[in-house]
Amino acid sequence: MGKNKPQALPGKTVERLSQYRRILYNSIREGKTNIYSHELAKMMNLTPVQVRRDLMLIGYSGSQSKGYVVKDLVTLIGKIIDSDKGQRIIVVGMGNLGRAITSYFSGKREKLSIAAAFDNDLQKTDRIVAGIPCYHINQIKEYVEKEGISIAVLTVSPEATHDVSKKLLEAGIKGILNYTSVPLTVPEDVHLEEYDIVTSLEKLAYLVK
Amino acid sequence: MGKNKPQALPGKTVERLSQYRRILYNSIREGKTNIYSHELAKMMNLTPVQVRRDLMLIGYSGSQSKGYVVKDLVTLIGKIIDSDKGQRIIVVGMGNLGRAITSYFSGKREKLSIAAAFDNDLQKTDRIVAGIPCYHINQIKEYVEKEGISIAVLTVSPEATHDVSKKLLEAGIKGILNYTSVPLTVPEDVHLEEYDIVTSLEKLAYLVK
DNA sequence: TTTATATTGTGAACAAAATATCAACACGAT
DNA sequence: ATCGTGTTGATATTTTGTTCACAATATAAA
Repeated sequence: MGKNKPQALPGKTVERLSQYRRILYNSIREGKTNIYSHELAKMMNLTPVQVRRDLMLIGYSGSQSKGYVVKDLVTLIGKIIDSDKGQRIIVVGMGNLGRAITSYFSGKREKLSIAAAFDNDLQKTDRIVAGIPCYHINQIKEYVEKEGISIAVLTVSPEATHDVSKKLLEAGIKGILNYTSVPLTVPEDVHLEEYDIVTSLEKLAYLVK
Repeated sequence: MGKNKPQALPGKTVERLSQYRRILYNSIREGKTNIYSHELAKMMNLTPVQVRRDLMLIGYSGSQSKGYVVKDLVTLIGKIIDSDKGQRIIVVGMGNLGRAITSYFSGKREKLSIAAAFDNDLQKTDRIVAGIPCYHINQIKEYVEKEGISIAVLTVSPEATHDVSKKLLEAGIKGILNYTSVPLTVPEDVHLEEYDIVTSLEKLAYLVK
């Protein structure tokens, strides 16, 4: 009954949904009300089939004559990706990368915001850094529990990574975006995304070679 | 004859090779000379089978008793990933992210280095920023051709992305790492890696939900 | 020597993701 | 009305990536 949602979208589809939405916002701003799969595909640099497949997976139907209704599509993607009351994130490690991410992200998404940052450098703690309050790493647990945070971006030094990730898990964090060069291990119920700039560059170097 | 190399490693394998190597450097520093697949797997948070499969693909053989010889493995990975005489990279867009990447990367890899940066802000051009020389974006073509650069990291604003990417292609760049939120289209012979922070965070938010 | 154990290397099965193909349909032109 | 065009939605196929299962082998212990 009721809940017939597949509730297990392929990871790649979720990523594309996020990007469809951003592009569709632009289209709305340009006054576009309807869009065809091939138009969206072109803007995303994908094939129309891929676009239709993704939309099929989220159960959205267009019309043969007008394509998809931009506004409805955006709304539906929001229902899938966003939490009802929004989600707040913490950034742990306020070095160059942490600050860059914080500044870059601020105000970008309505339902997703960076609530606070943490660092172990006393020069940075207990003041506003890059527009958000920065506390000492030892305060993570207290803050996360009080504020009900479940997602953390990890941008600390390789040396600190293990300790800090342990603190995050103890605090009850359920999703970690790890920009550290150190691979992390997390329990089954915690979601982990890892990204490493050096790896991306080395891959490119290999491909270009 | 001779060349019997498959020369088409799976993309994921290449990424992991880059990470194996970094981890193996640590092991060398700790005095480890040999390593088993399950040890490497544990450090990378993978399965031993995955590790052995990757090493099989690059044609490296270990021994049942001692596992793999760390030094040899590192050397072989280098032969596969690195260019003989190294590769130099440019960073285009010296905002927060561009500077963060530059500082983070400097001196990290022997065969891969950031040679110069480009921006259109006259406050930044023609001086040293984050440790490397920064020129005006109009000088990209001249610089790239003179210095024989083939890889660029793109961290400009969404508005500037299209123009700048056109300049990069005209300059003959063969690999672009795009951190812009704007999807890019490139000719077949140019390699493109795209990464978007917001998308990663939204994916995490979806998973955690 | 024989047995037990731990390891590698790899074919085969499996899973995830992308792509191709096509029936059904809406709409405008004739 | 009918035909041609362009579109969606869905099934089928292909490609890519991961995991399973096990033979082959080296070593140490019995």
